[in-house]
Amino acid sequence: MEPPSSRPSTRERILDAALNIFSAKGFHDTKLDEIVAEGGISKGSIYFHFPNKEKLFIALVDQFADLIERRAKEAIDQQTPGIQRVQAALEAVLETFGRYRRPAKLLLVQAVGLGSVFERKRLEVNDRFAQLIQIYLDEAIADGSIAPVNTHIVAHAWMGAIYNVVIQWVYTGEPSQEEIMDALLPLLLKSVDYR
Amino acid sequence: MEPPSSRPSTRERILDAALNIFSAKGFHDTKLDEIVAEGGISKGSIYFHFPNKEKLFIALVDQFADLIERRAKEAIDQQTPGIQRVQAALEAVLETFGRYRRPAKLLLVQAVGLGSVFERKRLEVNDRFAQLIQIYLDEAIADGSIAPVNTHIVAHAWMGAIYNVVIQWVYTGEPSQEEIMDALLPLLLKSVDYR
DNA sequence: CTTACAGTACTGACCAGTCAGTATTGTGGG
DNA sequence: CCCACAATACTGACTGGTCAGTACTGTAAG
Repeated sequence: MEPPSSRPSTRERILDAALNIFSAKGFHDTKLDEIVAEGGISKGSIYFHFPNKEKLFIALVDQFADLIERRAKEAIDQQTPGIQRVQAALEAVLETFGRYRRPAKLLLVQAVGLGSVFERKRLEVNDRFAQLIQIYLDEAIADGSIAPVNTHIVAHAWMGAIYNVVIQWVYTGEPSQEEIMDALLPLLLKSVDYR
Repeated sequence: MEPPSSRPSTRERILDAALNIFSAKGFHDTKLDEIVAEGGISKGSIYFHFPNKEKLFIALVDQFADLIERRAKEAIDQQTPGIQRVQAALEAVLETFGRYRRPAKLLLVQAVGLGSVFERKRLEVNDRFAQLIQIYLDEAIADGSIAPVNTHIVAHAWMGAIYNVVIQWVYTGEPSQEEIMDALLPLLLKSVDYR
């Protein structure tokens, strides 16, 4: 442990610097030496804390995916079963993406199109989220909040919709978070006949 | 030019081989020597026909993006103004993605998360599609087929939804193309209150 | 001979990863 | 408290494999 008000641990400084560079330049265009410079640490200590560049990147992806999932589950737990759970989770996810632009870009853009090692990780994260959505959609159907639909396709379509709007926002800052909330949420809910 | 029934030109063989390898392994994990082996061509002729690896990749992206756009526009032109144009375009796009699995993967997966050079290209293609959707959505609103909505957000949300479902299909073969058509199209149209 | 292409051997910049060494912190015994 | 030693944390110069790109040669058609 650390005295609470000291500078962050080396491991945290590495993760922080890596997030900044990876999210801006992508995995392949990021040189470890740039992370070293950004974080004021040494190359050796990266390899003390992480086995290689790939695992460092994946640690960041996991960290943020976990955060999103946690926030969504917290929001869900505060609601009674039904469509309001889906709605609360969507709000929480959008809010979290909105608050963390860099990790969002890392997860939604920079983690795509890397080799097969990363592809598996991306599919894993993707499926985790999709299944979460699907469960609560099925719940909402079961309790009559919405009509029956192919929840598997809906889940993936919703995720894609959210991703793409967030990506747009990450790059351009437009549309604003409130606009996204106001337009995207109803859009998604209408797509399953809920109003 | 070539006599019509001869083997494909070297340029075409290069593009074909490159598509196979790039779509399977991504940009960075593809070695030019693999393309050379796959296509039974020579490294020298790649550099005769393309200035570098990056431009070769982008040529493939452009080629497929152009195809998608062409198909969508053809479909649109055969309809009178209104929501039926949007519907026809969606059908055409889904059909084209469905028919070409490898180029779809190249465009939707492998062209993402590469450095800033490719990011610009990706944004360009993305915006092209989004604007196309937006134009005809606006048209549909103007002629009263659907109620007014934030067409900018709808366009990006739709694209994300399509992309993500198609990506899922590219990887797993599931859901089938008919299922996608049957579930995704109504989903998108319902999201703007059309039925 | 020239043009237009095809084929191949080679080069050298680049960068992830290594490792021998240094600094810092922890701990038990006197 | 302080010394001896150990364990852990960190440093940065160096290396070796990789691969995009180049230089050069081959050849067929006009």
